[in-house]
Amino acid sequence: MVAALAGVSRATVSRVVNDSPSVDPQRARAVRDAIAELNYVPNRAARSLASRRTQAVTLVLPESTSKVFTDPFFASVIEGIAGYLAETEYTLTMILSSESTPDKTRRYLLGGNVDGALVVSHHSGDDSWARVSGSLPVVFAGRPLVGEAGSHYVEVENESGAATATDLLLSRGRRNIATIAGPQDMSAGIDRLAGWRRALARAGLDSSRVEFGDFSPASGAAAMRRLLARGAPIDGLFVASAQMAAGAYSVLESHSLRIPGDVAVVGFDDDEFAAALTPALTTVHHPVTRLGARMAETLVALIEGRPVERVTRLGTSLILRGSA
Amino acid sequence: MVAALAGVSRATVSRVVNDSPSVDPQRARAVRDAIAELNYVPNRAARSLASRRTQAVTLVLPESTSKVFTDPFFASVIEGIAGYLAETEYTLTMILSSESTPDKTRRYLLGGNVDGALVVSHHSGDDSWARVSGSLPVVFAGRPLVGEAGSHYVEVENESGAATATDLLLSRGRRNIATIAGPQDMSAGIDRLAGWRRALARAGLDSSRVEFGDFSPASGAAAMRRLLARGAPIDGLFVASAQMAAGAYSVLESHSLRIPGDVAVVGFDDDEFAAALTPALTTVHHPVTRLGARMAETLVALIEGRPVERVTRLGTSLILRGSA
DNA sequence: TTGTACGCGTTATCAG
DNA sequence: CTGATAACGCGTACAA
Repeated sequence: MVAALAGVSRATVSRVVNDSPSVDPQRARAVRDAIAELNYVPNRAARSLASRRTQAVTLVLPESTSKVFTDPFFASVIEGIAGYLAETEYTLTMILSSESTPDKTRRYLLGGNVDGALVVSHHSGDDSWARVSGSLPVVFAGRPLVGEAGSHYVEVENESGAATATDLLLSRGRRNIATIAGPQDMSAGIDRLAGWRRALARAGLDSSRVEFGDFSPASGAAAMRRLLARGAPIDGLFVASAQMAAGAYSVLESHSLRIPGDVAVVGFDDDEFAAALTPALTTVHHPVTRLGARMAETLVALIEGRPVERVTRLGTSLILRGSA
Repeated sequence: MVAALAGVSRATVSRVVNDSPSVDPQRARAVRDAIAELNYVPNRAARSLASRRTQAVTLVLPESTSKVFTDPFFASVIEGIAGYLAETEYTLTMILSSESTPDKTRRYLLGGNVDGALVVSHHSGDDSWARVSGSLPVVFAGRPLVGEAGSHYVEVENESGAATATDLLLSRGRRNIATIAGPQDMSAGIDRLAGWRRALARAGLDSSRVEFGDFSPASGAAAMRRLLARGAPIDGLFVASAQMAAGAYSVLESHSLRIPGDVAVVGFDDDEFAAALTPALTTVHHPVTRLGARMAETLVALIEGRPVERVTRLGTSLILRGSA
């Protein structure tokens, strides 16, 4: 260790760098000066080899690049994660697992690159992280559909949020209520659909008006078109994401159906899409940034061996705007 | 090394893992079997400690999380980078340097975490990477405004693209041509403004109608408002980004000015914003994904000591749509 | 409080 | 073609 040339032994330098208690102040100063002069930065590889920890966590994004950078959800989650991590000594690293082979991702995770992993938007078929969760702390966004039952995760109350949204449509007097549901290989998609079903069942109404999308605007438009093509009357609509609502809007408009006059619409997600629509979308708000922060918090606790809740559930609220 | 328990010496295992030439096929098989059985993954820290290389490069994003995930530019660049890197043995890591302290970024870069860095959207004041470029291969997107003169970078022909765009407005008979320029602490902002100036100078026209934005839609709207508030007539407008054009559109609309009737508009960037506007934006197209791929290619060559062009310049083309 | 000595898992060198 | 063995740069008992 070069800095040892400035006075003391390498062990002492190590103590100073990791500001261990009880080091002679004067020597400490000398070491610090040397460090500054030599522009020295401890080698992380050596450190992690010796200490068995990397001080880095990674966010695994199992989606295409374009989806990740297009869906406002990711921006908010990451903001939450990065915000929490900024307070800690951990560095955040992201890996788009669609770009590399699943195997590359696995090698990365297991290769001692990180102390833990955060997984968002995982689909049930996707298990690049599956054999990982045994040997590395992992926290999921949303209830994992496969894998060990003991997984740690943070989720929002998708089902009750969706039920509340549907109840609003009912309270507006709507009786022919359709839904554009999310992907059924993700818990968010499944649970929101279940909430809609539950509300309709409770009201004794038909719940057959269902079409699916993948949360994107284009898929929302396509689903809306299929819904209308069925010919059955629709006066209320619950959409499982604000982005899909944007797509649905354009189709309703092209069919000369007024919102909320002809069709009252309630969405899920309170992002820029929701606010930008005309009329502004009445929607279920959920704290995405806090979701991210909470995931990071859970992961760090897990890594450091502190006790943590295995599952955290975040509440939702209904934002009343112009569409229902 | 555990796998050694399955027959041979650690050296041989190492050779197999890095499929070095000339290893006895039979022993190689035995080693591979052992690896599979033990679910063994080489420890990256140890490897990089011994080999002085990490097989990872990082993308430094010196912008806020929301900007990064909102501006389509980043998605495309990253797609290009990830696409190229997927063909190589390198892993891509990203760090949002706004979230951590500049010092944290520096330590990360210098701490032996990566073999090289890619920097996009750097501003002239931002020098977290400055003292880095001496000891680590770095490739910039756009001409760096400060720092060593020897920097490697990839850029698009901003100035000539802007001049061509402005020439189009002139050819449409417009004579009162304004511009909404980008930030003047980034080469893209500076060069696009220079191109607009050059075209007007060549035509002997006034080039005082300038307002600035930060490439975002909101800043474009604000700049448009300031431009109109000046009271001087405007019949042509060059906007340095499609996002700002979106903002300008809304302001023009609210002032009952028709595009292109009253004001012909040409933008820069051919992203989803450009295509989604009504009328669709006539704009300067530049190959963002290729920019990313080229950056990655340059960096890898740099790391591996192969000869590379210090600067790569990518051409632009004009996409004629409805706005001019 | 400080220094010594060893270990971390892998690659590289050099005999064999 | 293969096996010892020495680095790699740092943390950490343990001894001084």
